[in-house]
Amino acid sequence: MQFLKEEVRERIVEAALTVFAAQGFAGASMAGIAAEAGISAGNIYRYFGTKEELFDAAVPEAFVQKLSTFFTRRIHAMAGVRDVGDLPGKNAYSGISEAFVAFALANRRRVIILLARSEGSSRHAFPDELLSLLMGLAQNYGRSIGRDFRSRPQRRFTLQLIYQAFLQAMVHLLETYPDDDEFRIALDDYQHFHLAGLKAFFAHE
Amino acid sequence: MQFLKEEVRERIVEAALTVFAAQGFAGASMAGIAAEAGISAGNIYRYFGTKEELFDAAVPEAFVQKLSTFFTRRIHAMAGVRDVGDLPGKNAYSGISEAFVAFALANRRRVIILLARSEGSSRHAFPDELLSLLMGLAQNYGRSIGRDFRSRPQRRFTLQLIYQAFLQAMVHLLETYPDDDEFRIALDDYQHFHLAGLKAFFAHE
Amino acid sequence: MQFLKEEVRERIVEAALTVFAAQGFAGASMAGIAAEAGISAGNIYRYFGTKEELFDAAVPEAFVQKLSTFFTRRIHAMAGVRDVGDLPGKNAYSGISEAFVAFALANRRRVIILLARSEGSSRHAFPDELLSLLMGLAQNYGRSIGRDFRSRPQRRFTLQLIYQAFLQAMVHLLETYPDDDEFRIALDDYQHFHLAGLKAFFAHE
Amino acid sequence: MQFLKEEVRERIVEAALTVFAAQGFAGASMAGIAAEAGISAGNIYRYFGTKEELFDAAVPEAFVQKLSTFFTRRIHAMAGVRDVGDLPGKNAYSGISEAFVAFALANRRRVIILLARSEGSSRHAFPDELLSLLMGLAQNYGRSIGRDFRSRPQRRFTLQLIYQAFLQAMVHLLETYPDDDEFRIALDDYQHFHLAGLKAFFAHE
DNA sequence: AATGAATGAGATTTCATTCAT
DNA sequence: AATGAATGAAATCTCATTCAT
Repeated sequence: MQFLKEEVRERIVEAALTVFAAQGFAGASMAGIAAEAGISAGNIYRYFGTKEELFDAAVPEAFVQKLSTFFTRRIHAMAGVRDVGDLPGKNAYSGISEAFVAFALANRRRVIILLARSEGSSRHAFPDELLSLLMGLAQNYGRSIGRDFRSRPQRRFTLQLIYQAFLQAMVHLLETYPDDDEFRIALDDYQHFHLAGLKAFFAHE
Repeated sequence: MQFLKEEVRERIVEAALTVFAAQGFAGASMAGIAAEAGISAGNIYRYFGTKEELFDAAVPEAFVQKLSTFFTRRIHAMAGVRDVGDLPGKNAYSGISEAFVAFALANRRRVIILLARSEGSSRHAFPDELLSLLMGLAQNYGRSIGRDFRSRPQRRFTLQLIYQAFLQAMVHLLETYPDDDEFRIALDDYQHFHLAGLKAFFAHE
Repeated sequence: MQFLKEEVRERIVEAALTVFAAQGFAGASMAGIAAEAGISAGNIYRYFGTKEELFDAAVPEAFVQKLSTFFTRRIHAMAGVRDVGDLPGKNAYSGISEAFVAFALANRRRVIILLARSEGSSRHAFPDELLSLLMGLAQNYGRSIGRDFRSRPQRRFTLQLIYQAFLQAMVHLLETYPDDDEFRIALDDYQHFHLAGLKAFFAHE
Repeated sequence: MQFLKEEVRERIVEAALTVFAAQGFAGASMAGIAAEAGISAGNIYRYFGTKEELFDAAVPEAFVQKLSTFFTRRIHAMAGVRDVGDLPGKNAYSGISEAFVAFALANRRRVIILLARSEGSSRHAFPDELLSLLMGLAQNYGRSIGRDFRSRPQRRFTLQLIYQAFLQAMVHLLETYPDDDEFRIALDDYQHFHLAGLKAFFAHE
């Protein structure tokens, strides 16, 4: 065969996802990833020039975009909900949310890595960037219901903390519940807290 | 160049707190800490035998104990509140809380390190241990208001996520607001969310 | 550059034996051993996890045991000889002794290291332990010919010096005579002195 | 005071002797010597430019010469003794020997250092050089009693081993018996062995 | 294509030596 | 004269990356 075997590349990426999710980018060693993939460390470099490049292949730009999009959609959807306290229920919001959950479950390790294990990698700023994005949207939503945070950075930051908490909850839930259904139930439970808090946040002042 | 041993020792501890808080224990290098302190790496060893020892000097056992105590008191205080939704207000809870906040503000970097940057150090288990402690107390509180989670690990886990979120919020707030008053206001704002969510959590089922 | 892992491993062990025998365990540097082996210092760690581990591979437990056994056998054999002054000759003693000599010649550097260059290593106590062992046996022999040193620490110490001298003589002979036959002749010559002195020692008082 | 205090210099030398004798030249640290002397490490450098220089001051050329001389005299004296087996007794040999013993007792640590702890220092070759010297003399003595070793390097080497053993015995005895009288008695006991062996050595062939 | 041996930079730590006071 | 703080080189060990086969 003259060409790099796609299957090996895939094995490496799989191994990288597992090891990065478990130990973080900085904590992972190329030897450890190679062992997980069942190949030699040197061989990884046939497929990926550097550890960074491997990371970018394991968590590609496209995925990063998609995850951002899903999160922002989730917020957008919120804009169509009159009262966050209604949630969760069988409305547009939940529908989108389900798609989002399905996406996260289909990409457990990538989500974990991006949200909590990217230190040292090219995506180390992702959680912060995602939050900024979410803040921008939340602000719009806020305005739409008569809450303008533009001149109140502090309330914006609180909102950021709330979402940050949500992201971390996602990570811990993904790590704790290997079973998809159990994950959904547990996420619902956390959302109950999250949305009740959020309602209070928006009700405030 | 420097002659006051205590002053240099203090400079090293200061530098260590800064670098550990910024890069984590594992991510920090003795050379980096030395540079931050304006001395040579070797010189650190005249003051602290190992990186671990430096960490323990920067974040001493007594401090760890005190932080645990403050957190648990905070929860205990909650037990005296009939309805978590009342909070925060001018009651016993707030009083204790203020002492806790003052303590955290006086030890910003130490709190940050313990709650979020201790990987690789002797205190790497602190966040988990603190959470366990908090879970135990929260469970007691739950029982006192007729909510027994002993046979419901999933709800217990949700509660853990809620407290984990609170700890992370503390960290982010400390990192974001160098001004003490702004920190207090922002923390209050987050607590509004936290306690409203908590009330809903306990009301549930 | 090198591809036969076993061969390189062997080269490293060889280099370690040479450098340890020449400079002692503590005095040897991994860089020095690497240079002797013609590789980089870091590469040694692909084969041996620590300097200690390299030492243990170069001078394995089994070898240590065997050397102890040979020495004690030698002494035991002496017990079967009526008069140490008869030696050396064509008797059981010489036979055992020859096996012992052959063993030492086949393991020159290892014997040198164990008897005189082990400071800082896991075997640093070997010479003392071996001497204790020899003292125990020599004391038994002494009693068998009516000489009890149990209550005479000073004579026991003299005996220890005698055996210590024998061990050092072994080391110096191994270092001086690369030719096996010459070594044997020289050792015989030293033994002539040793046994004559020993005979006088036991005859005394 | 404008001049370096002789007393401090003396304290440093004393400390150096103690530490070198206990840990060897290479194993000793300047900080350890300073601690033993009750001064600061830096201050040593007011008196001695380097560790080497301190060693040379603690074990001066003159002392090295003197020790060599004593040893060679001891051998010369042997030349006046018809039969080494006569020894030890009240003859010329013993007389000299007593002066030698007194000298060694008056310079315990220096003797120990030169004979067994000089590795890494400028005198690391002293034991070998001393032995060479002794061999030269022993050869002369040998010729005087009809034993010519000039063409028999191997016998010369055996003789070297015998003296090497004697030197090591001196060291061990000095380390073991802090009491001068006990040292003398123990040395006599060893000499009994030594001389009996030596007699046999010379009788041989 | 793959191996895995090899390198070299960097991390922690020690210690002889220098230097500011 | 003395202190002891400070430096810097060297040692052990790790690991991303390169290279010979």
